[in-house]
Amino acid sequence: MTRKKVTIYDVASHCGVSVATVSRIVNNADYPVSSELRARVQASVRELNYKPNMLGRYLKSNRADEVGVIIPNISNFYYPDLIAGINDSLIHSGYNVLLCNSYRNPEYEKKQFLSLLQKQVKGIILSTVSDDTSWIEEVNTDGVTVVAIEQPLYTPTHRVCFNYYGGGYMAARYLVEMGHREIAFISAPLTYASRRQRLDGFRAGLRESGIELTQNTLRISDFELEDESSYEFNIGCRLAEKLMRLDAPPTAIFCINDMMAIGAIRALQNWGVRVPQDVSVLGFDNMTISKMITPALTTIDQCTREIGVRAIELLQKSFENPSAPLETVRFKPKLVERESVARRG
Amino acid sequence: MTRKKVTIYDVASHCGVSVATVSRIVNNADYPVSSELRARVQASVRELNYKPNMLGRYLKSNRADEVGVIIPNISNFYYPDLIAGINDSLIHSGYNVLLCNSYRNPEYEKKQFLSLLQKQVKGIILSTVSDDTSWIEEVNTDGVTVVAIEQPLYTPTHRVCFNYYGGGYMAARYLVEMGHREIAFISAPLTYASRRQRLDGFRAGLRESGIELTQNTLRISDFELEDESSYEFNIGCRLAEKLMRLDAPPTAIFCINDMMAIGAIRALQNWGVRVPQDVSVLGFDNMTISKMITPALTTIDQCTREIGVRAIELLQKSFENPSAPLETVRFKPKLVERESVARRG
DNA sequence: TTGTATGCGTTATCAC
DNA sequence: GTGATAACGCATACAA
Repeated sequence: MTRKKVTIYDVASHCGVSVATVSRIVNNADYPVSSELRARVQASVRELNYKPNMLGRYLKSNRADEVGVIIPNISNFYYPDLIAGINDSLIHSGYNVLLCNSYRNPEYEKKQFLSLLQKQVKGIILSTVSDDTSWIEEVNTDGVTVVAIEQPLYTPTHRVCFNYYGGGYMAARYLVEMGHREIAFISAPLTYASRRQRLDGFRAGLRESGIELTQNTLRISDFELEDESSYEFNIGCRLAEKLMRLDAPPTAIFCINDMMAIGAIRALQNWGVRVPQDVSVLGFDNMTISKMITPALTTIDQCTREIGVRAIELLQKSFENPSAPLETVRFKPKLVERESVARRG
Repeated sequence: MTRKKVTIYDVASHCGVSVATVSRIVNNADYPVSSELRARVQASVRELNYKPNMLGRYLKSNRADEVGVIIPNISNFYYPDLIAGINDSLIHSGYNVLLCNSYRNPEYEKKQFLSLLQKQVKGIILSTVSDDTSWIEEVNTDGVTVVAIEQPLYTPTHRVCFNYYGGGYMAARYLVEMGHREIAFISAPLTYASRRQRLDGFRAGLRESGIELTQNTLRISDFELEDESSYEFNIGCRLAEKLMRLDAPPTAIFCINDMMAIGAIRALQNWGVRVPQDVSVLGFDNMTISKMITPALTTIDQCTREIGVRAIELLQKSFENPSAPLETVRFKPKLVERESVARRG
């Protein structure tokens, strides 16, 4: 049995009023309307099981209660935390999130962005993977608020970001203060500013103590980037292994992110070296899982979930006051000491 | 500068044709239209930077190119894998996914479902947390395909499911075959059928070898359920600890899911017992992370990502042929042997 | 091959 | 207070 979709006209004619009245009663709880009519209409709504078709409403108001979120890949362990922050902040707001993966493909990212625009979403949260987002300027984003996370965009937008440089710096200082001098840095290809900034900060922190990264201790994977957690885990394994093959292996390894750190720890343990007694491992992210492994990972907290929360806050503020000035909120790195880094000497 | 939104009328008048023609050229690559006109219209589209407003199209065709996905909570490590499967299958299809968390709240789940319907999504993938989904019957889901994953729904729908009972059974048989007799089962509250089925299967498998779960070895957490990975991790820790305090601790522990297994391993290691030499731990899920920890987790593979893939396949098949009969695809449990279970005696 | 006209389900502006 | 009716942007049946 195919039930026909019941529209506002059906309920109007069912109780002998105009659609205008029905619309008012359905939407405007406090529009002046005789209580007799209100009751009758509500009864009809109930009886016919009328549910407004949002597409009609959206078309009329030219705006959908949706926010688009474009991230590189949900398979990357980092992003579920972010999405959780976004979702949790959106609860009760009536907004839905349209989740898009860019798969680290700038072309695809642009396509998703345009598609979101065509769907008339009210806001877009974008973690871009492109170093040229100038195309955004040529696109008409009037009326939709975009907030950039992680990487900034070419066009000025709302923004919530993290001090990667400071995080890298903090990592270096911590390792040095823990007595380490033979320190390595391992990373996936430095294709994003946020990665380069981590390295820059790390280098600066090391230099303050007269330590330089060398060909031996600076290890950047040259594998093509596939964005799976497993990929990062694997290069973490591989790079740590290479380090252990050195004549004078480092006593501490800073990993560009937690996933790689987990890989490194795994390889180290396989190799028979104890973490942190023999070699210390420091991560970057503070993923949910990082505190659960053994040894629990010492890492730089990137406030992932919080970033999602604040992004939504910016969005909602901008919905309430579209002409408010652009804002950018910055998160500061925090060191989370756990078990994977030990004092040296 | 606020640019006015350019509609199909703008481009029509801009190049002096009717909107019908524009519409045809924009949508129907092979609609017969003079190449001269086609070129002119395409030029205008380009020049004016016209992007069709999907809301208009959707309203007209009464269907949005969106599929809703309702899951308990993206924070649960299990679901990102599922979502990844869904997203990856949807790439290039033009569909977007509307991601909804039910937060394990049946009321909220229903609300989300209804909201998705009102948005005229084309399909809904639902992992229900409710044991009474009879309300679906009273709702008009005509024209939208729903596929149930994990738990079945009251109403018959497409379905992709997993043999939890078989998984539990397989777990028991494996542990027994590995020489274990003192075997424990730890779990979060058995609030979902899928959990109860795991236990039932496990029990059956044990019984075949004359082993019974006792008050000591059957441990169900009585904590209120918060759906965070950390929560499951924590009760894994706690329950494993309790087991170790027994006069005769078990030699093997089957955990209702990997997250709890990771918690158990962590507690065991803290407690100074070696996994798997002293105590074996068997998980259930095969999350991405499970192979990365030390010891790598031996577990029952739940084909999480595959479930997402197949759900989308069902959806797309149903889009192509709406009158096709209801289908249900079943995944069989697979044992993934890694390092956390050792042979006994 | 192209254009005209209508309707998709709402909301909102005007009358009454 | 309530009711016609005109948009919203698009696709399409029907004419031409």
